[in-house]
Amino acid sequence: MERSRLETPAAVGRPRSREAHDAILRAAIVVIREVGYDAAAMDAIAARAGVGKATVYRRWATKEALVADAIERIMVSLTVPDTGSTRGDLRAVMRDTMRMYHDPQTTALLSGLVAAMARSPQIAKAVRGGFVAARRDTMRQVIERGIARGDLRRNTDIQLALDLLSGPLLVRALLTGATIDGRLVRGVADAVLTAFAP
Amino acid sequence: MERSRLETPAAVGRPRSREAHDAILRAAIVVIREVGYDAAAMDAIAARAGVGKATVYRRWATKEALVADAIERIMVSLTVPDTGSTRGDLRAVMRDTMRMYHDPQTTALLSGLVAAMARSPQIAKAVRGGFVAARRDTMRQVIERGIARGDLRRNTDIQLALDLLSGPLLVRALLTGATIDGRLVRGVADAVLTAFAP
DNA sequence: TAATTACGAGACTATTGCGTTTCGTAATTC
DNA sequence: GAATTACGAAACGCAATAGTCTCGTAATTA
Repeated sequence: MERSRLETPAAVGRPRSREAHDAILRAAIVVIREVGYDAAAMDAIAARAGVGKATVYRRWATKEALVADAIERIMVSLTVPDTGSTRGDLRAVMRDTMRMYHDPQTTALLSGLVAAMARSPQIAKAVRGGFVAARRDTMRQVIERGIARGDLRRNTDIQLALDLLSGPLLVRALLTGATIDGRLVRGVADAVLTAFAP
Repeated sequence: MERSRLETPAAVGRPRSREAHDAILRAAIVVIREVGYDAAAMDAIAARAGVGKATVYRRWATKEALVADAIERIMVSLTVPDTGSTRGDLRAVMRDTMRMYHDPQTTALLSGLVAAMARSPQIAKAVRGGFVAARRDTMRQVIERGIARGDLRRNTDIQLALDLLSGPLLVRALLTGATIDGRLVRGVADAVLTAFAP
């Protein structure tokens, strides 16, 4: 099978370079962040990684496959805040998200990925399993702790709460272009606290 | 000036066809909805409109300009609901939005436009001035009436309320892929009502 | 040391799509 | 009716880019 040839190099001959493998994935992320998904050219990725294109295509059959692999590695380091209060925790995690959106590259990355997701199930799966899941898990922990503390209703619709928290920032970043500032962060966190108060 | 030549045809000679003009704009919208912004080819738009490409480029210098013009015409007909209660109005306007997202073409359109907006200020301006503004105006009227009725706080942050209403649906449509159903619509409307209760 | 596979570099092929130009024809003004 | 401009159709030039292939060289196994 073609697939296994790509994934399992033969035992004989020069072994594949792990350095090249990692460099390609890193380069893919860098280039995508710089110019977006569509404009990220395989030539540019290979050049940035310091490898030939053949070395790239020996590992990934298509750009789609490479990008899907690379995206799963964009794991923004996330820490679950512990400020002592649910309000403080919620605000802290939202400030974290705010900082993410303040990086223009991240916003450009996101808008490109959204379009790519609509066309490619493979990309969609990678993005959802990658940093979308990571961010939501962090927020979920904060909410569940809030429920345990008694600051949020026991029957809180967690999915809904997560969407209420992340939605407004996404709207501003992708659609309206309005500023994402401390006022918004506080407003969103407080609105969720009020809406799901016991 | 080149610009004025494009916009103001000369008084002498065969006049420009208004039918062609309108057909091109309509075709642009159809094609963009079908295949997305990036994949919408000028050849396809001209063919769909039944005109030659020269006829298109006589009116718009670039694809960007044409699309910007066309997008402003995508004015989904919106009616401000009047159910008698603020809760009913909010739910009605959200159901309206839900129906929009249930059209796969609209979701595809939106994801493509989001990416295009990030690259082109002209497109961004058109989208924001077009259906983003239309939808938000409708929701704003519902909220302002809710304030007048005394169902919402007098000092309600209207921008924030609008983002809380539209955000969750956008998150699901573009990022998580979760279903957008009546439960979500009710949850969002009720959450905003609770969060901004007097 | 022979066979095998990977390496970086880059030429090459094929496709796509924007925007221009050319063609013969149609509509309008002077 | 002469001049001018627009029309639809289609060919064309040009740039970008995905993916393949070739080259001489390097690293590994048997």
